[in-house]
Amino acid sequence: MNTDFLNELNDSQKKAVLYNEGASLVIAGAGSGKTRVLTCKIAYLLSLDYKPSSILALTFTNKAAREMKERIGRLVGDSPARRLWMGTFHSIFLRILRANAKLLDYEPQFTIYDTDDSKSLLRSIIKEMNLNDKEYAVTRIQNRISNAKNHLILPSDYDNDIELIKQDNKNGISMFHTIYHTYINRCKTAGAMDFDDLLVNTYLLFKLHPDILAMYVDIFRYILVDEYQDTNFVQREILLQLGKPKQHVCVVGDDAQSIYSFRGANIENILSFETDFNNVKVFKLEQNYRSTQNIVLAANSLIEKNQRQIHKSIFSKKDIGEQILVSKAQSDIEEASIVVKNILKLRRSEDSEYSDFAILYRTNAQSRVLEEELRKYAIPYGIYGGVSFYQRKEIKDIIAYFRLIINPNDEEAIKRIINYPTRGIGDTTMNKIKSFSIQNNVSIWTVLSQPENFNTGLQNSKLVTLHQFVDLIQGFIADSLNKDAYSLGKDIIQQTGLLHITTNDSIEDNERKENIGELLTALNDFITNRQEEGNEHLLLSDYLSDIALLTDQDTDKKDDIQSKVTMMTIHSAKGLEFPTVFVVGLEENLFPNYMSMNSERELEEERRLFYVAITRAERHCFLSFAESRYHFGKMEFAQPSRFLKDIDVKYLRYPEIQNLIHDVDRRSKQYRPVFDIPSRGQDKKIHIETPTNYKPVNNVEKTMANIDTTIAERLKLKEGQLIEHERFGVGEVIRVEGEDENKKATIQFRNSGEKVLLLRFARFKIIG
DNA sequence: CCGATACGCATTTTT
DNA sequence: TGCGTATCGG
Repeated sequence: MNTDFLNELNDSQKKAVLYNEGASLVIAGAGSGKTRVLTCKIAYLLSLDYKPSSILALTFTNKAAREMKERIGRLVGDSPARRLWMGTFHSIFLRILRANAKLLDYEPQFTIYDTDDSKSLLRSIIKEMNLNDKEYAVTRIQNRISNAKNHLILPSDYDNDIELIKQDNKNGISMFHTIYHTYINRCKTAGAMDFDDLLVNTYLLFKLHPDILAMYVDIFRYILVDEYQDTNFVQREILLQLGKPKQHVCVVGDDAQSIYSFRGANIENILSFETDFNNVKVFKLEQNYRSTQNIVLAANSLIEKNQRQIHKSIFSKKDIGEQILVSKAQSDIEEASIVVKNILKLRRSEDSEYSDFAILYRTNAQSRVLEEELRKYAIPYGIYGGVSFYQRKEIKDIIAYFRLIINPNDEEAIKRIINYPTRGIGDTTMNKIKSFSIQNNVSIWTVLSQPENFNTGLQNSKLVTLHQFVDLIQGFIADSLNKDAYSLGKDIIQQTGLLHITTNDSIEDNERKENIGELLTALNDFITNRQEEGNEHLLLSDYLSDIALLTDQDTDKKDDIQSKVTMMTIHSAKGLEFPTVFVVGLEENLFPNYMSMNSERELEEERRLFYVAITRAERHCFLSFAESRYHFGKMEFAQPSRFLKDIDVKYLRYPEIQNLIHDVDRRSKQYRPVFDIPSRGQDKKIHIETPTNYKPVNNVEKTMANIDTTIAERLKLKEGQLIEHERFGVGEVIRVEGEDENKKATIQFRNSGEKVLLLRFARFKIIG
């Protein structure tokens, strides 16, 4: 096979591609050609006679998988590319789980509960248990369950974990473990798995059935993982299950771009990879091909302020480029207008396309003001992210019917559409049925379809209504055996009258109708595509599996190809690049976001987020902040973000920024206890060692005056040390008295005399 | 059982 | 401000 593609790689990229003897870790800095390395490596493996079907490549998003497939297709041809096991963890493992469902006591056509489904189920459970929904806030409970699952703490483990139970008691959610049990049981009865289950159950499948594991170990001769910094504990465990025997594992990632810990991603995974496998070869891709030197250096100076990172020196050989322009605006509106003016200016001076610009923000809510301003100047723009197509109510409703046909036990699907369109089965009736199903530990469908087996005491007329619903669904189920998914979909929409629910001619209603039409088109496309691929048996369940794991990022709307300014959150911008990038809203409490200021750990993630934002820019990078901003309808004043100080001023055009930013008062922000599964559960299983190339960056040693000493450090102050106080200047510690938070120090200042400072509050840094 | 109105509460996002 | 839930009255 032709391996010319190797010539397009630089030295370090080539080394990473060619090494296939054992496990390897590729630390790929922003813009360093990570995808190129992955695709070339796979192409290279194919040239070494690895069969496509023996290579497993796991990605973070469907989009990444698709793009990589295309690129490999271009190198080695489409047909081998298609036979690769390439996809997200979830989609690949879903395939494996469907094939082996029976072993886990599931039907192969089990349902996948999305986040809304699990929320809704949890809401029911909390209600059924008569718990206070303030203390037992659904999202919080859901996160905790997800967290537990991601750490492979199953309900029975949870019960036995004194530490966790104690934590719950303290946090006023002592019934959590019961909720967890109930949740799992209900999912089981409904024949459903949530997203986390796709991982947990794969792990369990392999653990409980060594023969099955052995089979897949045999199949997957080489395993590659992209975006390894975004994997969580259970994903790592599965990788160990599959990869340990052969050690033919290559993971690629950048710890500096880990921005998904709120979803369970564990930065330790990449930091501990070297000890997880034998004789791991580490490759670093440090040349950035994307950005100007100034942008790369600015980003480096920023990320350096993080403690936890793998040391690397990213460099660029491109132009020095211009400094990053920082703009101060009076208000969010003025900020938007500054952005627009800069776009117009660059359009003229550099003849740029609208598509050369991206406006990145921390929260979706910030997009509105920007939109208005862009519209004022008739600048075309596109907003990415937000509500996904498949999240829309009208789509979910139809999907719920589909789901029910495939798996009538699906409780969430039933709840969603049993009375939609309204057919006289309201909450009261539903609650009765539900309580029977819970009492007898059977699904709602079981009660519905055989009410005579349960002493329901429902009125006869109600029973008739219920029977009609059951008939309707059973009719669809019968049809599903001999009708293709597309015509079945059409039938469902017609017979249920879903389209006719909305009678008024409002814009929203028409949009809804259009969406439904779009769904049918998608369904039709799906069938046609699969048929072209030679797939004869097109089950509705195939389609459902497909879309359950799809997101908005995957539904490319190719409707218009007009050049547009891109607007998106920084999270969604990961992996993308633009000639010009605006990062807006650099204000305290917004970015870093107030929700993420509870711990140094979270703060570092916010800083990585800022790093990701800056490194999206190829040539121009603009930062801005507003002194006031509308927040929930109220005008609020804002301080410039502390992160602005983290960038070395020499890379900025607006050096006065340093004086503008007051030292962030960390004392007043006592970190709230983080509600989290303690990492202890994990330490038991894995032994996290500090990787050899792990280089802690010591904030205190930095001479930059803007770095505050942390409370903990200040409380350790000892007699004889030298400090520099914000107002009093340099002084020596004469004595320290008091305990912990109440520690006081008497300081002899050179110019300000003797002062007694309460260490918790004093503004100073230790200088000697 | 259903629609209407009041209330309360706000990240980031992929699977 | 704007959405989603909770409660009330028909």
